[in-house]
Amino acid sequence: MTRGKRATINDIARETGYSKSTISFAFNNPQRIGVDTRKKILEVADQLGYIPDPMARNFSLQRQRSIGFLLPQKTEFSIRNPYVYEILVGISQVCQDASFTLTLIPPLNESLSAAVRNAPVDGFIALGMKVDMEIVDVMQKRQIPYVTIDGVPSADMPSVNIDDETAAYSMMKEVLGFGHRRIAILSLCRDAYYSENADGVVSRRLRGYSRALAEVGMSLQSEGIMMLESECNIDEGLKAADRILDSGFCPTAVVAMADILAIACIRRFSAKGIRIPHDVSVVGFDDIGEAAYSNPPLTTVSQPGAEKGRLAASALLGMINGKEAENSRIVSQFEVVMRDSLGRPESGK
Amino acid sequence: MTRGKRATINDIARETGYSKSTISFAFNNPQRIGVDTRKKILEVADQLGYIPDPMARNFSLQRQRSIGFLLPQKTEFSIRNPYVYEILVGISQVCQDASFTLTLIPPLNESLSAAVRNAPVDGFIALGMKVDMEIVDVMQKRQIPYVTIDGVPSADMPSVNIDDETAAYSMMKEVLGFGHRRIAILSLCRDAYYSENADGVVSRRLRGYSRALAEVGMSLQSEGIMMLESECNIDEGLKAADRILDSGFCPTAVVAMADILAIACIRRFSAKGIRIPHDVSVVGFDDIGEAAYSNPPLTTVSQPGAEKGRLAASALLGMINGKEAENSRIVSQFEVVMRDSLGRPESGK
DNA sequence: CTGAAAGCGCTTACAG
DNA sequence: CTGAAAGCGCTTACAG
Repeated sequence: MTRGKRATINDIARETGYSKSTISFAFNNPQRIGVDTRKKILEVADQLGYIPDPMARNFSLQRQRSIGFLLPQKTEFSIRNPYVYEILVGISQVCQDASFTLTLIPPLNESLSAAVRNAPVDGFIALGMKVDMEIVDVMQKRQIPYVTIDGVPSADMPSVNIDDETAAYSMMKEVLGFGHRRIAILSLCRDAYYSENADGVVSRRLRGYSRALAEVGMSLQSEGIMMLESECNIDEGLKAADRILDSGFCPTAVVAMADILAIACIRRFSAKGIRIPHDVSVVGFDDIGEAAYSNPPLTTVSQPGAEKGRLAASALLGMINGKEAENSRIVSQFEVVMRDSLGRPESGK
Repeated sequence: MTRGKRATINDIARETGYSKSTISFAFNNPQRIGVDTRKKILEVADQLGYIPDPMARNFSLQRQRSIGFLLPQKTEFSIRNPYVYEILVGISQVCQDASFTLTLIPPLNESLSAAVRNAPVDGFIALGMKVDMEIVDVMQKRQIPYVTIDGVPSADMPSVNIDDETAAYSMMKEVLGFGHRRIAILSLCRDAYYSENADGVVSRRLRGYSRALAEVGMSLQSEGIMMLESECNIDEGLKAADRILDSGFCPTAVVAMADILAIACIRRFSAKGIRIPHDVSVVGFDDIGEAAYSNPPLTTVSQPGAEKGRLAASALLGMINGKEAENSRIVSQFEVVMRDSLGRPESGK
């Protein structure tokens, strides 16, 4: 319609005869000016279709009221992962309560660091280990607060984590307790979670597995163990399942680091007539919504994605509001959830 | 670390002896200045930890490189709906390719229109009918482009839709074709999709159902029809299923306007020992990912959420880049997908 | 209660 | 190749 220029505060000032200050107060500080003044200003503003420009306002106020969620992969892959999605839900809840907006930031032309340079937000939440030195450097230069989920905590970088090592240890212990000794470990692609410091989620979980294996005289290098990695999405999970099948390794149990990978295995195995857990057990990690409804229901480690999102977002908002980074290690609780996809290996097999 | 003030372009200018213009060019227009000049500038910038402030830059450039996705409900409910989620994926793909960021905008303190006033974005994509006159008014005042998905298209407001009426007609026709004559129609809550103009998605689908019923001499008011509404999430779906069960109406088929509602019915019914489709058939709408994996697999109408998101985002980006709103009616194709949750009613029943 | 002025940190014609 | 200056549209001490 009104294809002219937008009305600005100057137009309203000129039109009403009041100063810009007064116009501004009419919108942001009504009690500072006369009732009639305000009324007249709002009238004219309405006539001219004036709305204070949010960009100008934010710039002047030196804030955006938006927090950026750095996605580890292209958006589609990231949010198709139900665990990431849970985190997103948690973050969004906190944002909403704080009247903050949530900006999804995928790697821009493959570079997350370019995205971090340019994103107009007040703070970042990063997922996983993609937070390499370059990105941290950019965030520091911008002097913008940030929090990591599933990252490696450090003084500058608060992180929300579960105790991954113990969680992995507990899960593996269950698996071994059921008598399994030929186990395929389906790990996460280093791509998404790799850390130079070598202490990312993957490493920590591997340590946990290792510890449990040691208790029965095995190690990650034992012949009874097959190790493989996969990107964290259904399609790659199906391929990984094929890789297991084709390897001839014939594990009695598959221990996956993500439910979607575990579920992909279950689907693929079932399609081939392999019965779960009769022929092979499968356990996951995360306890995504589908885990309880897969067939059979998935035994897994439950970690509270939404809660982790909420914790990270709250910590970040605190920092944005000037509170010093509280403790840099924020810990959520995990829980091993026994369902039906883990059973005893067939003795006769 | 460097807890001082951030370095600004002025600091670099002072430090290097060059003007702000030159500093700016060093970052945005390298070829306009001397190689050595640039080198020196970048050096100093690096020393001082200077990064051009994105907010200031965007403000000056009068753009944000972000598009806003207006969520119909609180973020958590919205994105927990797999259909919305598909749309989100589609939008995000286009954003990513265009190096745009995606801002999730839930109703701010219950008011979407306040959110629309304040969101620092270059354009909006709105989902469903929440786009009432007030919101449209705000967007027009801001002179910011917008596109609707599942909305009511108009000259000012391009909309991406499937032909909901025909889709609903086709689905109902199948149901009737199987011989069903006692049917519960599980409709969407007007809350999320209601339009003053009374021509939102719900109305259009009801017209379609109505047309199919007329062909067998029935109408939405027939005794064979039970109508009920539900908010579009799993929990409400379970409650709706209970309402059907408790009503004593005993339909032979449930026709739901969303897969999550249909799936909730299936779950609840199954839990009560009701066999599907043997005792009651259930059909959905949307064809979300889980539809194919529910037990039994869900007969539904497939509509391409991701594609709709992509179409909307592309149209919006076009408008942001100054192209006139192309045609305001963008149509996606639907498809009735026959799986196993629809069968013949038990004749003896 | 109201206004003049400085400031937020960039970009970009325009002139040299 | 470089700089002075205007501009993007607000907010907010400060003074009256």
